[in-house]
Order: sequence, then C-alpha cells, then structure tokens
Amino acid sequence: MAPSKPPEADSLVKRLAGPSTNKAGLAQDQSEINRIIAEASKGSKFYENEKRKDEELTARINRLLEKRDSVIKGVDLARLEKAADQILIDMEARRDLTQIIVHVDADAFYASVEVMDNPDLKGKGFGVGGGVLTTASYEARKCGVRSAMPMHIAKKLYPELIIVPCRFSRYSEVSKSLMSILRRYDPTMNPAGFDEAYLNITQYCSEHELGAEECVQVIRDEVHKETGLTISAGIAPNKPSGQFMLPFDRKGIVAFMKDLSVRKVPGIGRVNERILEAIGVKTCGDIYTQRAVITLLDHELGLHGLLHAHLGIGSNVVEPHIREERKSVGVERTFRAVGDSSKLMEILENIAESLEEDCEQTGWAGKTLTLKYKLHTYEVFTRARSLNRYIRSKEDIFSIGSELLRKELPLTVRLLGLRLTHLKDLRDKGDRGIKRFFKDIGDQPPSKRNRLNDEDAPSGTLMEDDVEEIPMDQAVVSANGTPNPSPSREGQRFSPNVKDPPEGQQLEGRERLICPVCSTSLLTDNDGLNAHMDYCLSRGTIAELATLGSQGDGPITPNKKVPCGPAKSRPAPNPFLLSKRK
DNA sequence: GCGGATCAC
DNA sequence: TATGGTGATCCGC
Repeated sequence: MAPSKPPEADSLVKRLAGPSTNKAGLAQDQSEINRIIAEASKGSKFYENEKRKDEELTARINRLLEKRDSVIKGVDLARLEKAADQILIDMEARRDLTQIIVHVDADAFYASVEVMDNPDLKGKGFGVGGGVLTTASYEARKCGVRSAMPMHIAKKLYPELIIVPCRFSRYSEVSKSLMSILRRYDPTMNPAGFDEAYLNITQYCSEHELGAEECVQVIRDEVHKETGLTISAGIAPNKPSGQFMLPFDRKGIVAFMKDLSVRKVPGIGRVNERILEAIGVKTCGDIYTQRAVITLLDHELGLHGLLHAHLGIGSNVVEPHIREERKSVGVERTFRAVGDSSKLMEILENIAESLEEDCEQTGWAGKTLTLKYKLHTYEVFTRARSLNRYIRSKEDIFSIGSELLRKELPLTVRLLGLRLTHLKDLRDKGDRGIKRFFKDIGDQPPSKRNRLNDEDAPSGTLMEDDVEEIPMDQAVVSANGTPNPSPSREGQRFSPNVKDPPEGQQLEGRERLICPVCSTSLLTDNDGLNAHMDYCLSRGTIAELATLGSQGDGPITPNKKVPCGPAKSRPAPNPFLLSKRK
C-alpha cells in the first residue's frame, strides 16, 4: 500500500481556494484550479495560518467523532429515528405554503455595472478591486478567479486579467434604482446587500391577478429595462440569469432538497460543511438518513435546524431593514505588518477618527469599545472594555482604544480595528415630528431569541459576494411564520396550511384597517396601526435622507418597529449554527 | 461581560 | 511581491 496523504491535505487545498469556490459552479476543473492556488500560496504566512486552522478543525472533528462513538453504545437508533420522525411531522404541520417569497440577485453585480459604464470590458476577463478582488467577470470566473482572491493569484489563473478599481458610490447608485423598482412589488422588501433582496409578492400577485412566475418575469424585465441589470430570481432556488420556482408542495420541496449540498443552507459555511461531512452528511437528504446520529449530537449540530433544512423549510417573513436593530459600528484597516509601537498608535488614531466620523454620520454612540488586531501571522485577537458612559468622539475612542492596545504591546500586526457596541441612538431623543405621536409605541425589547426557530434577518453590508448560483437559502420556500417558543411538543395534530397564531397572542381587538400611508390592509388594532404608520413614514424619511445626503441634525427616525398583524417575534437568524464545544 | 469562532455579503 | 471590511451571532467561560 502506498502511504496515504495526511487527512487534512484535501481540506487544506480546498480551504485555500477560498470561501466562495464551492458555491460557484462555473469552473470545469476545480481540483486543478485548487492545486494552482495551493501551489501559489505555499510558504506564505497566510498559508501557514490556514494550515494551522485546518489542523485545529481536524482535531475538533476527531473529538466529535470520538464522542459520537462513545455515546452511541447501547443506544436504540430506531427509537431515535422515530423521535426525529415525529419532529418532522410536527414541522410539516406548521409549514406554511401560502406565501410567495422571492429572492432576487443581480448577476455579477459590480462587474455588470463596470461593463455598462465601460463597454470595452464586455466579454473580457476582468476583476474588480485592489490587492484582493471584490468580484470577477464571468470570463475570469471560468478560469477560477474568485472574489476574495488576491490579485497575484488571480493572475496566475488568468494572466491577461484586467483589474478595474472598485467604485462603491457608483454601485450604490445603481443599487438604489434596483431597490426602488423592487419596492413597487413589495413595500416591505428586504435588501440584503447592494445586489440582493427578499420580496413577499403574495399580495401583489393576488391584487393584480398574476401568477408567481408571471410576476417575477415582469419584475426581471422591468429591472433590465430601467437599470440594464440582469437579475436572477428564486421563487425558490435558482440558476444564474434565469428564474426558477420550487413546487409549492411538501413532496416536491423535499425531493428538491434531497441532493442539495448542505453548504447551500444559510449558516452552514466551510467549517460546518466539513463537520457534517465527517458524520456522513453531504446533502440535505443525508440529514434524514443520519437523523439518529444527529439526534445524539444535537447539542453540537443543532437537530432542529438540520431537520428544517432537510424539509426545505425556511423563513417566510420579509421585513425591511430596521435602523434600531443595529448592534455595532466599527472600522478596521489592513496594512503591511508594523512592529513600531508609535506607528501603531498613529494608525489607531486614524481609525479612531474614522470611527468618530461614522458615529457622527450614523448617529450612534457606544458604551463598549473593542480593539481588534491581527498579528503578522494572521492570528486574530480582540480586547474590549465597557464604560459607564456612551462615547463617540475621536478623543474618547482613541484614549480608551490606545489603552487597550498599549497593554498588548509590543506587537507586529497587519490589521487594527475599533468597534463600538451597546449602542445608544443619538437621534432617538427628539420629541419632534412624527415621533412625538408615536412615542410609546413598539417600545418593548425584542422578544427573547430562540435558536431553534428558523428566521433570518440579513442586514445590509457593503461587499458583493459573487456566488454564481444563489444558494437554496432563507426565504426560498415559505415556512411557518409563527415562531413557536416552546420546543416541539408531543401530539401536535397535522393540519396543513393552517397557520397558528403565535402563542400568547390574542387576536381580540384586531380588525381590518387600512394604512393611510401605504394603503396596505392590516389585521391589527389601533396601536398596531400607529406603529405600522410610524414605520411607513420613517422609511420615507430615511429614503429622503439618503438621497439628500447626510444632514447634520437628523430629523426623524423611527422608533422600534412593530410589524402589523399578529406580532411576530424575530427569532435567531442563524438556526443552523453548529455549536462547537470540545 | 469578554474573547474566540463562524458566517453572510 | 504577497490574502478585505462591516456586522451579526453563538458558545464557553
């Protein structure tokens, strides 16, 4: 027998290829590409760090397997399977197939915008970005060029690669027109980054007597006509530059999920993919086969989340981004490794200044300051300090931040960052404008989050991720929108398509009311209507603000948003998270 | 509350 | 000549 390669070799090669490789299905020979990337990376500090992380993960997986083998002894697996089957039945009973949720995603967004602005780029292999690519054109992707790939490696894969600089402000402009079109079809549309959004078109379809696919075709045509962008839409999962609808029945959905890689499930990234692979789960169909073992390792793997994935149940709640839900604001910068302490302090001071500007612009102050640093070896550390007051000035930020850094010196680092958390909304005090009338509405703290509830609350960020195929993600198929805080109980009756009201919610006092702002019909009471109007109005205000640019004393901001209808809690966004634990 | 890890975009 | 930035969540302590 020839000696076999160390077990981590393959996973390391794959890891080096970057986070988005597995999602992008264009390249013909991924393993050859991965080999080139690994070759080009070899010997660098980055490579050494990836190797270390890969080995740590291997060790973690081995510990998990040991635990599985010890805990499985004498266990009646058939019994565990039956218990899991009962949970699946309960989940099916709660599944809501009535909502038409659409996920739209612009095809190679940044690259498309660049081609529109400079037609010479059409058909050429190019990358957008600087030292690290933010995105790549389709031609470049065919050769393995990916986002988050360093330029020098991309050029090995594609020697004629053209590099065009990133122009965020331009992408932001185009994004705004895209989003405003989408909003016509669902005013509560939820943008997920510059180029992506979730829509609930149920109401639009019924009011305009349109079928789902028909409606989405209209949306796509309209976007193309008005912005020049081509977009993909999943009324379910989808393919590039097309649209795809999943059947709206249980069997069809589960059949579709069967061969879908678990990597496509939101919350399952490269690490969790490897962990699941180790217990024999590569696809959502495998989740069912391995349900007994998953039950045994529930704490580490999250049985409920995985069973939901198997059934293809995700969130069907689409809500707009809410300013109040911001949890942190931060700035970080990467630079060539620096060991000189006073130089580091200088950099930190610049970062503190940027953070002050961000706080100023967004209207936040924070009570906890976290310093982040990455050593020249790529190891990352954080150090935090909580204060008894809210800060946002450069002076305060730098004085606390430099103190945190000073305690760590001497260091040789390639990244420094500062982040404020435990925020206070500085715009939240004005007894002016609309807010005065809605002051006490929606003031309750967010309901307790429950990790077993499937829900997503993506928030806008800045970078494009150039996955080619839109993952079978969050909102694809309708799920039961009623987060049920109690873990599955026995004896749940099977009642398809019936949506239970959330527990503890009374429907008394609610009636059909028409919102005077957006004309939406709401099942709610007076307070609910007021809260809804607050939100409606504030969204308009925010939109105006955004177009006008920042205006010193920010006028009106919404209070905590309360959705219309029976109040929905907003459960944990990441139901599939696999816990670690030694 | 802190620090590490993971994930999405 | 050499691997990003912002924000969020969860776990163990």
